[in-house]
Amino acid sequence: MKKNSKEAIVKAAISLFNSNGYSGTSMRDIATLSKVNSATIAYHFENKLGLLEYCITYFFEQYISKMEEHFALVDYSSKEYLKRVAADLLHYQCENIELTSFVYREMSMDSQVVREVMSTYSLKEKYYFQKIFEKGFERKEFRPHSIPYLIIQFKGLLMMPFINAHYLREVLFIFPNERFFEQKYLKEINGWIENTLTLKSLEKKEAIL
Amino acid sequence: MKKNSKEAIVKAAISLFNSNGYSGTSMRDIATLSKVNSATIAYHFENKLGLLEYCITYFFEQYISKMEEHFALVDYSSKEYLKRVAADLLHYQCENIELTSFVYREMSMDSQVVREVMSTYSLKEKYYFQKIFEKGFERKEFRPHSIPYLIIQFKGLLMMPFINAHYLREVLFIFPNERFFEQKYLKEINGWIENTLTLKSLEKKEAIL
Amino acid sequence: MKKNSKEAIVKAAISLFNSNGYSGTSMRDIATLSKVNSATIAYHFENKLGLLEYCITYFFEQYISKMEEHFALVDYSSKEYLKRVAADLLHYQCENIELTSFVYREMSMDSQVVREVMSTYSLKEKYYFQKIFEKGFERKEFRPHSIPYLIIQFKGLLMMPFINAHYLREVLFIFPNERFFEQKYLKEINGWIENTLTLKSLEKKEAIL
Amino acid sequence: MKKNSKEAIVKAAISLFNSNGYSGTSMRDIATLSKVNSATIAYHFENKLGLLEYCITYFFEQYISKMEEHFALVDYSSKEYLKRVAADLLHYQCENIELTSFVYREMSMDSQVVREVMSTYSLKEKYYFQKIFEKGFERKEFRPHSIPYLIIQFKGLLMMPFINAHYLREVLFIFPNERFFEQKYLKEINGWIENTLTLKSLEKKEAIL
DNA sequence: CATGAATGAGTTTTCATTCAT
DNA sequence: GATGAATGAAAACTCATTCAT
Repeated sequence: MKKNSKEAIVKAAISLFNSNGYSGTSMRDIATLSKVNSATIAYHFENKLGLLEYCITYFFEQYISKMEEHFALVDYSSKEYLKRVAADLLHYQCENIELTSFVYREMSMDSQVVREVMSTYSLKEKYYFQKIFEKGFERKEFRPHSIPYLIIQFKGLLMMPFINAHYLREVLFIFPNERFFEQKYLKEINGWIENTLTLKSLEKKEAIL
Repeated sequence: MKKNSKEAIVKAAISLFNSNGYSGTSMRDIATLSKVNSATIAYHFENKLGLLEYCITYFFEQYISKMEEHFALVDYSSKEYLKRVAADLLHYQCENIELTSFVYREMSMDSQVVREVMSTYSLKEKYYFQKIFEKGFERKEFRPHSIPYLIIQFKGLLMMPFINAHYLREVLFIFPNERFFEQKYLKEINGWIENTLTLKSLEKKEAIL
Repeated sequence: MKKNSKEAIVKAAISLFNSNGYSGTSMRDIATLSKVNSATIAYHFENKLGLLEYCITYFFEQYISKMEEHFALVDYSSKEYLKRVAADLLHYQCENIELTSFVYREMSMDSQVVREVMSTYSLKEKYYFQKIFEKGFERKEFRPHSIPYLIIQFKGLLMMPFINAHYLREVLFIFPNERFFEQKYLKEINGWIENTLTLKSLEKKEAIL
Repeated sequence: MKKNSKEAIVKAAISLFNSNGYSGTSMRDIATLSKVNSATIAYHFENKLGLLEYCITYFFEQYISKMEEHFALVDYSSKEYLKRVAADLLHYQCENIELTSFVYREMSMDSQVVREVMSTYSLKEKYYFQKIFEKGFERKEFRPHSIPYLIIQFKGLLMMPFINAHYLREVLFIFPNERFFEQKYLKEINGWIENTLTLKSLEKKEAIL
């Protein structure tokens, strides 16, 4: 009878998982919002966990592809590549705020299943970061620093607005869904890359000596 | 009959809320872990939401007190006060990883009740930040910048390790509960304060001219 | 799997509500008696109150239809119409003693929901009574009297045996479920109509003068 | 600390039992309304059923005493005695609407305990009614009729306004708690005694013949 | 005389899932 | 490809009661 019921279910699920969390969302809620019988969800995704896995996989597939897309750039300039990655990921996240927001939240929970799905992507992501930073150190583009702590800072910048979307909106009056935010926030990230990460020419000379 | 049952309940609740989220934790789980009858939880906290509110209030009460404690310092030096606040909050959060972690996560959910409790504290916190930065700008301690975006960056730094505790541990092999982490991460934050936030003497001269 | 589970639930509910009252009956009791899983009750009636509403609506729907059925008669003779209504209602109530009994009892409680359902029917019923009595007064069939107080008396006669079913059985040894009772009690009601309500021919003449 | 806590409990219980029924009222409700700790109720009445028994006994003790008080009158005139009883009982019930209302309702339930308490009083009451009517028949005061059916009618008249207090108020706009109602309704009952019950002088002569 | 703390048993309700259609 | 009916299990919550104080 209904077309695209699968799509409707995923859309509803993302919205509700974002609002109420995975555990806080019932199959009935999703069925109601997507105007589908709850048995239909089981038909498409086997069970609730299947639907969650589908959403998370969907998110990370695209996330990782953004990192892979211009990886060749790393051989030319780590800084340029990192800026490109930042822009692409930020854009993707802004266009998928709800999905981004709920995936980042769900990642922090003790759910074995979710973390298993993620671990592959996390390791891939870590590999790319390591390459970026290592090459950046070699080429004296980046100021030497502990890689894990750089990852924390960089990922922190990228995640913050989506984890705290409510806080941004209600306390700081910053709206991550607006076009303007993406532009402005990208400048902040680039600022971090330029000032905190990049070795200044003066320092560079010193470092060489 | 039993003593300190209220305390035991809160302790168990924090641990379970952190592991499985609020919705993912059942009263029975809490009752079992705290070795209390589940009716006792209702007796002390009215209902599940009451227990959540209690935990969140407890967290923010102490959080805000760390900001208020040395507020007088702001008249002397914004930078010193901010460093002091960073150290105190980081320490408090490291000593209460589970509570911190789950409160930050729950804040991002659409629960009206939780957000109502928080809003008071968020506004207070925002007030302190505003004072710090405004005075810092006046005194040319800080490089001029949009306050809300500075708040995002600073809070982002403070929250990151606790929101992504799993990621730190399993992917980056960084353990936020260890003494060493607190010291090292404080240096990172201070680095941000010194490099990103602080106006360099050279710039300062230029700014004066 | 099972058929007619809805019907079985209603039957069980009526019996148990009558015996133990609405509050005194648990969903489990109903589920057990109707040999249905208690979730099935929720499926059909949403919740316990929904089941109560269904029963009450069911009762009044039929009750009112008895009053409406021969309403045309009122243009010919109020007395004949009233006797007809009395006979039909008494018969209906005798055939549905448990339902009648518990609905009359539950009506007297402060449950907002129940009273909302009833109010529509009560107003309809009042309208019919008013018509009966007004026309009866006009035609000098009935001795003039306060209509509300006549309604109390008539409804009192109709309700008494069902509200006090236990008392009738155990103290007076009158059994409202037996065929004989219906016949005998109808005579009592008709007696009231003839003697208390009807204007005697002697009085009628006086009234005309 | 508190004085009259027992009295306060009974008052609260009567009000709540009337509004929500015995089963629909919780000890906590009573404790809250009477501003007493719920353990205090247990202290005074042992348990919830004890409190119910106390209320019912209290009602019937006084009810029966109204019938006994002027019993000597029956030797002089059944009609006068019945009128006196009607007046006294109606007055008592009007002054104790809530108690009357809830006792009559609770009587109709299958609670073994309640019915045991009542049975003694019911039998006493029946004995008085029997005497009244028998003597009335003997003396040709009353038109011969089945005693049980007369009891139904008389008790029906007395109970109706209290069982259907809501209906009277909301549909008929008759307020059983007002002084006026008692007077007016007593006339209705006396009307029944005079017209339905009493043998008219004309009939009397015929009966003698 | 009265109560705060605590509880075991029970309540209604919700949930994800199943299965015949 | 989709669903209405049904359910077992578990959830949150309520209740009357107990007992040390």
